[in-house]
Amino acid sequence: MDQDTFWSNFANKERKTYLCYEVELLDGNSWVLLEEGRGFLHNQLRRHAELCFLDRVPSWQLDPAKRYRVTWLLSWSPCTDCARDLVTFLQHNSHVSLRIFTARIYTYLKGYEEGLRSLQGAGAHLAIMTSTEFEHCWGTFVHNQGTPFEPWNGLDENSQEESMKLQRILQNEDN
DNA sequence: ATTTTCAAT
Repeated sequence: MDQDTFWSNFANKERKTYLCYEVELLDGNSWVLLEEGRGFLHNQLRRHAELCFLDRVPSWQLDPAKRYRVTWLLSWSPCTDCARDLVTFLQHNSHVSLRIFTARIYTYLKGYEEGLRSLQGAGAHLAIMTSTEFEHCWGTFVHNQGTPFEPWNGLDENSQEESMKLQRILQNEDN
């Protein structure tokens, strides 16, 4: 993606969701990136980014006898409806594990808390992006032209704040 | 108005 896309979607809030993904195969005790296993996408009209990703899954022709790991860097966390579809996907694809790093929590649609909890219940790992993941995103998915990642003001504070919100949600406390 | 919330209602 270009640098502007990164800044407006990951560092700032945009009315769009970007999803960067890496699909890896477990080989012995190390994870190996699949060919074409790395990329990014964004939501389409009335189709959230998560479902756009699921549309792409068949293209990898994953072998059910092997183990895979999918890692996402998401600009907004999944809504309830997406979470439900992802849970179904995970239940039907036990050879795939999912790790979601999100820049922030999408609170706009009701029931998002339950959705996030159900994802965790289905075995997905959920975490807020820290400077480590933002840097990885910048270094891997952005046409950075050799420019090193520059953390913006408040990155760590925001990340920690969102992280605390996420922990409260996952622990089923009120917020 | 506590902020640019995957167009939802």
